[in-house]
Amino acid sequence: MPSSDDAFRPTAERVWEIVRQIPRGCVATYGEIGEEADCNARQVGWALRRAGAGRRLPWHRVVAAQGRIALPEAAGLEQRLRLEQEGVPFRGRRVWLDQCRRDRA
DNA sequence: CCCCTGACGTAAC
DNA sequence: GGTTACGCCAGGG
Repeated sequence: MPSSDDAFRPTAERVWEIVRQIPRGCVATYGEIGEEADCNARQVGWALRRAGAGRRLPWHRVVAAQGRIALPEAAGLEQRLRLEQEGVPFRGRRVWLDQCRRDRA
């Protein structure tokens, strides 16, 4: 049988793996993760929502394009607090990507 | 099978 | 810089 990883690895697992590797104090965007995981940005959000808490992923380090918080107010506030706790700089409602972007050269 | 919704992104206004 | 529109793909009714 084709024990190919991809066959048994839904896009979600690839996304989780990538998110897991985001260093503390840094962030990545859905779009970027999607490019690395080879899937649409929406699927990244879908995968994260599906992950839940048991997966122990730094979900709060994933933000929308332009550093915007994509989650609704309640969860969005929690995400922001967590990020600030890690020293992630904010500029108004957005994360300062140039300062904390994971892939920032 | 059709339609709506969603943790997105980009372009246009 | 905020809002609208559309494309995108997966789930749920």
